[in-house]
Amino acid sequence: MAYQLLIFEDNSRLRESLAILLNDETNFHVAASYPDCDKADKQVEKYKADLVVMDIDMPGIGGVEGVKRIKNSNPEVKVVMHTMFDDDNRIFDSICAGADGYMLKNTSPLQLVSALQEVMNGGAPMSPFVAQKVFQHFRQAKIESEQFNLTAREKEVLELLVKGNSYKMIADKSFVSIDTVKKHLQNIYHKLHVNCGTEAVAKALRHKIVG
Amino acid sequence: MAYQLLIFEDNSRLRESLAILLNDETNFHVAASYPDCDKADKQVEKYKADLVVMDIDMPGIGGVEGVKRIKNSNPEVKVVMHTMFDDDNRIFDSICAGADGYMLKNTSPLQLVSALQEVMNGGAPMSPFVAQKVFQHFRQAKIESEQFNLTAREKEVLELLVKGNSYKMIADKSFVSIDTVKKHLQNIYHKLHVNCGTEAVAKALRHKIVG
DNA sequence: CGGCACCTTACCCGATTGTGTAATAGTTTG
DNA sequence: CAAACTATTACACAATCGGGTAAGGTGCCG
Repeated sequence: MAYQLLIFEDNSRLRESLAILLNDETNFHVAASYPDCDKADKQVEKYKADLVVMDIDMPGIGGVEGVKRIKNSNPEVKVVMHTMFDDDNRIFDSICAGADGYMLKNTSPLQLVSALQEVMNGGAPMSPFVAQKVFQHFRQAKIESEQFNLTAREKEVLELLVKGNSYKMIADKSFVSIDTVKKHLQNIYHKLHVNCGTEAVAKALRHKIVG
Repeated sequence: MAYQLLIFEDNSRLRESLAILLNDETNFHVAASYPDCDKADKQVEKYKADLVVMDIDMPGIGGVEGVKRIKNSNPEVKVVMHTMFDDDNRIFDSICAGADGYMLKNTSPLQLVSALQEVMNGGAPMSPFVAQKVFQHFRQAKIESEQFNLTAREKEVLELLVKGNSYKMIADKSFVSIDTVKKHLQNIYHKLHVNCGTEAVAKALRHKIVG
């Protein structure tokens, strides 16, 4: 039984090429294709689609919003982004919106087909460049985190602060006086270039200075 | 010119099979293979390796620590994890440690070779299951984030707090009195089950209630 | 040995934070 | 329409926070 497939792509030539190409595969049946995804959720339901190929830059609501809607009403439908955009925001927004794959448009037809196959087998296909971005995302923070030159003690205090402890609680848990804690935090705030505890916590978490 | 390849794998049969298999490829030359990675950084330098296949569970220092050392002394060397472990910690620790790919041992030889090829072309190959885990990691937080039932106004105030604003600054930017801000934050703290601003910021960031 | 960086404590003081209580008013929902 | 929820403001009070300033102790390195 072939998977029911929907295509959302505003470039009409590309849309038709994709439709023909993917229809040639015995595994897929292109149920319909549209130049925008304003009613994507309805259309997915109408054709009982198993799989969606989604462009990002389209008139009306964009592909990222489109994924959200589809996943909201039909979480089990697989959605693979297919776009020329390779910037971090588009990639991560799409993934967070619920996309199951992210293929750039420089992908060969053969690779696209195998990506669609992979997603139906529970995978999460992405173009090499996208995969690299994703890996970088995990690593990047760690690089900067060492530039603040926090001492071991300062990191310890900061960690306790992030966990929600008050100065007094930190003092108790660190077995030092509250004034010491105060001093440490004062130094920490200077090193992080922040003015208060909440800002320090935000910076510590964003830059992964603490877990 | 074939890439110089090193293999770290404690299972001697698998190690030898891999060596033979990969040596058959014209693109790769297995320079050496070892049952542990205690001196991985030295060995990488000795053979001027371009690429490393790394097991995780090995006697002595583990593969994750091995990647760290290699990347520390030779950041340009590509490292592909090759392991049977598919738990979140191992996967994310490896990636953060600097791994360029993560292939499970159920990968077919053909797929492994193409993964190694992909990594040399600047990609970040991973088994479908791993890719799925990675995608989930981006999404997971968003799921819970809606369970706190914060109102639009509360989210707005919380966002300003996370940015490091004081009560007074939030009041100004929201065009309300400081007492209103106080009240909103009080409600927010209750909804998040926290007792102070720092804790709220930590929770907001971890659960991605705010960007 | 003399700096240098780090950890430690103390005190003062103003500003901020967090809680409790109470009241008014608009909106949504049953 | 009434009830429930939300947004708003106000006041009082205790606790905490954050800055400034000063100073004693440790351990390391040239």
